[in-house]
Amino acid sequence: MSKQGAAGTVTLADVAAHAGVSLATASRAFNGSARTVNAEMTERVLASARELGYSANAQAQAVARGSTRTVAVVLGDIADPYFSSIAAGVIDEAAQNGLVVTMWATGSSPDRLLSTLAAMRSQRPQALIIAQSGQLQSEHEAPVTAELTALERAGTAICTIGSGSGSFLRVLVDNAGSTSALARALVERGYSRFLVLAGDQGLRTPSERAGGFVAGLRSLDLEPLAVQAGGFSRSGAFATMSAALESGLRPDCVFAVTDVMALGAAAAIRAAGLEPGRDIGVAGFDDIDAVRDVSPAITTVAIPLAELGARALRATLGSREHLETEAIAGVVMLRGSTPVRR
Amino acid sequence: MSKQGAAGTVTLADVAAHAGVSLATASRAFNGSARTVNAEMTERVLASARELGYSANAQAQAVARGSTRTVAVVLGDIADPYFSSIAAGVIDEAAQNGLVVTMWATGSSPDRLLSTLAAMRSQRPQALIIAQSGQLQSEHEAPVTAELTALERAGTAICTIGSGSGSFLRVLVDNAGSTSALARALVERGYSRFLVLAGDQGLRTPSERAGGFVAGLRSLDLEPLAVQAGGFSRSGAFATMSAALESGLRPDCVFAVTDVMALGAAAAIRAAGLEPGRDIGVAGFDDIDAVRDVSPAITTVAIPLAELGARALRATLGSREHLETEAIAGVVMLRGSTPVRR
DNA sequence: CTGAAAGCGCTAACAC
DNA sequence: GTGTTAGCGCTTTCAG
Repeated sequence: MSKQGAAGTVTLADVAAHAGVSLATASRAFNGSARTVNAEMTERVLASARELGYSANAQAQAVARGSTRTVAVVLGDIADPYFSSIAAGVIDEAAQNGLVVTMWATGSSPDRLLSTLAAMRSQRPQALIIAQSGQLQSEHEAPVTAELTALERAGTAICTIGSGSGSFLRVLVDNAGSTSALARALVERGYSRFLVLAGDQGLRTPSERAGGFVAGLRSLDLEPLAVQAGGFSRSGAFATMSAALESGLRPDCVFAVTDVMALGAAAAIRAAGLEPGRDIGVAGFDDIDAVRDVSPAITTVAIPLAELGARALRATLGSREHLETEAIAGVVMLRGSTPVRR
Repeated sequence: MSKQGAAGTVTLADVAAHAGVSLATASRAFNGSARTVNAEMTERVLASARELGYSANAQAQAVARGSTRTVAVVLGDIADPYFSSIAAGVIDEAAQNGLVVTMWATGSSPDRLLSTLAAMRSQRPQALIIAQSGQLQSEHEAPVTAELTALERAGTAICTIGSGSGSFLRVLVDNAGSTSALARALVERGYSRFLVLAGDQGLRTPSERAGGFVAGLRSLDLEPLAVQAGGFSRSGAFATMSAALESGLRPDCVFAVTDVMALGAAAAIRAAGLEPGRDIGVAGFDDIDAVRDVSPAITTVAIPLAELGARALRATLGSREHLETEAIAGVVMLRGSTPVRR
């Protein structure tokens, strides 16, 4: 009754009136604050709420409390299995903590990151998880860092995944160590003439992976046949691989810095009339589902993607004390795409 | 200056003070309301805002305005390529409309949908896009519909993708028609002994797809060898397919109601020592990226997944007049997994 | 065109 | 324990 909103939305005041208690008591009945409420009264309030179909207005709560229960996730492209797996981890962990997740995609353009962050700041998220490929360097770094600092000052805890700059929290993957191990495992299997599809070398993750792989080879006194930058995508890798083959390059194994790229490379090999695995070994990184479905299955480094997301959120939430700080090591998964050679 | 929040957050009041104008004027300078503001003053306000690093508090705006700029997306599992592609479409369209997207995953349990919707209601989203597999039937239907109705009464425009009940908006896929066409195309290629992996027949989408496929066969006076329910996932399809083969069933072609299932079926065929395509044809539905990467590539029905999401959002936003209402037809993509037979 | 002031729905001192 | 009341940051009447 009373001045119930025309829109038909039930407010806490309505509930309080219905239960015959004060606004404050009704509020306390829900989020049992410092002061406790008589059990019987609590029950009466809850009953009224149920009867009226009350649902707290999160926005109003946020304004009154001065903080939201929101965590923002920024990623390149949600349709990419790498990002979507991370997102799944964040969403799951968020749900367990009663947080709502807002999702922001920047596509591949790093300048959209800036406008995205600016727009996001209005939301006053409690936490921000950035799962880009590390384009936090370059010319864009300064304004981005400024925006991030502003966010942090406004109370947002920031964590970057697989990259990061400044003093923000990060969840790191041991890219270099993992690819080193992969390189050694492949040499062990008899490969020696490697082509590296290095992706965008302006980004941190791909360069660490390519660098680690080459370092692994060097630790065995080997040099890659070639390291090709560019094409940080399936089609890009397809193009790069095709061009390499056409130019007469004949590696016995290709390492692509992401599985998505490895799939593109495998397709290029096949398009050139060769057979991945039999004629040219193929290895990737990430262990996305798709590499297990192809035949031969693709050798890769497994990363617990969802766990990465979950851990990032935990890092922003938890006390900084028991911060899981060590870089996550990948697990080399040798598969049919790199059979023992000779 | 003045009573600037201890947290260091700049408020509109701060900006107004800095610019030497009233709160109201500052507000109007931003969202040029009905009343217009002197150009010079507007500029002064904007300059102050820039200087102070002001960012509007979206929560406070929502409370004052009585509506948010938020759209909620509910889906089964964001790591599933089917859902993540749809989500990508929604996110993209939302960004173009200055809306923020909140993401909610229900996993496979339909009862989590209910609690998810309840939690979501607090957010007062302007629009809600539901991209579940249509578990809006069954015993859970009544409470879910009640919750949806409450949401709608609170001002949320609701649109379901690929399913739906009640009077809510929907974006439909012509599942039955598409699978009928697929069935005929396969028969045309010389197949006749079909096994259908029908997934969860309690759900609308899978049952429409399986039904349409069988109808397509019947229109040519054929009956499927078998229609197996259950296993609405990669591993489920793997199990179902393996069991079928072990039981001595020898189809010349398998149709799985989703690509993810088709991949599982292909793996099972291979695990049984047979070769997909050569020994048993394989067809799926959705045209996710992964089916193009496997070899042989899998025949399927292509659906513009991202467009589905974008269209759903547009439906909730736009005037109901030019509602794109017709079901989206899939495109049969014949590939190597179903070569011409005989 | 600009400013003062009344909310929006809720929380959190502060009293009783 | 419970109620009163002053905000939270912003929008929007209502006067000028």
